[in-house]
Amino acid sequence: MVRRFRGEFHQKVDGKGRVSIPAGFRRVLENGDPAWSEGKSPEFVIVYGDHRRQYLECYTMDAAAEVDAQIAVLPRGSMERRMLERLFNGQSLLSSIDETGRVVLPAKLRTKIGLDETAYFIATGDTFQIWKPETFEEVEDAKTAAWLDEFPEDFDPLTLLDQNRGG
Amino acid sequence: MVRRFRGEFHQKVDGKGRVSIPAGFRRVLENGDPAWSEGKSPEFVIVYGDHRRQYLECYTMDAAAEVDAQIAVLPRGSMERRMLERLFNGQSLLSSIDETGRVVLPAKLRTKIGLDETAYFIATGDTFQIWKPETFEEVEDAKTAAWLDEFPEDFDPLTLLDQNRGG
DNA sequence: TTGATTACCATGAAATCCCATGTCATCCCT
DNA sequence: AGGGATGACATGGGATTTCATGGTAATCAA
Repeated sequence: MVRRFRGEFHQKVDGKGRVSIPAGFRRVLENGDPAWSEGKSPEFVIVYGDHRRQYLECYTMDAAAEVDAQIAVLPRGSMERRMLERLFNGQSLLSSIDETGRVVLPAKLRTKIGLDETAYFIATGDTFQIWKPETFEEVEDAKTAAWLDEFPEDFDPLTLLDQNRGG
Repeated sequence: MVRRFRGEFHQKVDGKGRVSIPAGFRRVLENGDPAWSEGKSPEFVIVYGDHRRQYLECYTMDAAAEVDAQIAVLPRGSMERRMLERLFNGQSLLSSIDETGRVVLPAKLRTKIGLDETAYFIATGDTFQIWKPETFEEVEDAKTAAWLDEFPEDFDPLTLLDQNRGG
């Protein structure tokens, strides 16, 4: 059974770009790394994507291998495959957790997502994401707003609940 | 388990054509060279291809052997085989990394892909490519943009993979 | 012998390693 | 129940090593 990431956390980022991976996430990363064994540091993959992406997405080794395998079955030279290789192999990096439970996020990545003092971790099933807290709020707020825009001015979301009531 | 190349890097090219192979790539090359051992320099294969190809493609020894094997099963004398041999065996060269982690790209190859000050390295799974940065931007970004235009604003290419998942 | 190629040495910046501290929650003993 | 003792965890700082990159001397080829 594949363990899944759960929860959201705020962690400090120090001057060297070191960040503690939430302990619960570590357990999942350890489980998802075939090469890992008690006492060693699990490896994992960070996908940072193109310039539009505002967050880092972290994959266990197993999850990454799965994606690699899916890409590998696409026709060599096809646009789809090229694009996916570029995103997933090119715009990503192999990383590992140190003995104190931290990763070092290279300056390049921190700059890319505007990370400074604090990093926001959020579980998304078989991966987890790292955001600058403010960005996450903005993006999520925008999404929420966009969603609300579909409804009348004085709309109260709670009325949606009534639609599902037994009748 | 075969290690895969990951990441993209810009490296300086000096007057002699020397370029540092990104450290992470070196680890993969070492792993993919059966003759390699601690302290030695791994060998690898650079395919430069015909005049239309704008980049160099680098294979680990293992990956190159795999391609050779695939070519070897084609009918002797067939056009496909002749062409592939010409490309993969003819228009390629065996190279190795020196103790400081660099390769020397012969003037011929640098000229071919227009390399001057800086080389752009990008991982593409079991190989990596070397481009003149400007060429990469022009050629690839144009293709990418055109391709992405078919999709929504916030499209994540990885969602394409889900379509192929067993069901 | 002259341009090109290869082997050696050098250095600043960045990435790693190792050790240290403060804070909780848990466990255990009496 | 009280009061450490224990241990996992988040976070900091300094020392050490690796990397990317530059230069020079030695070697080679024609």
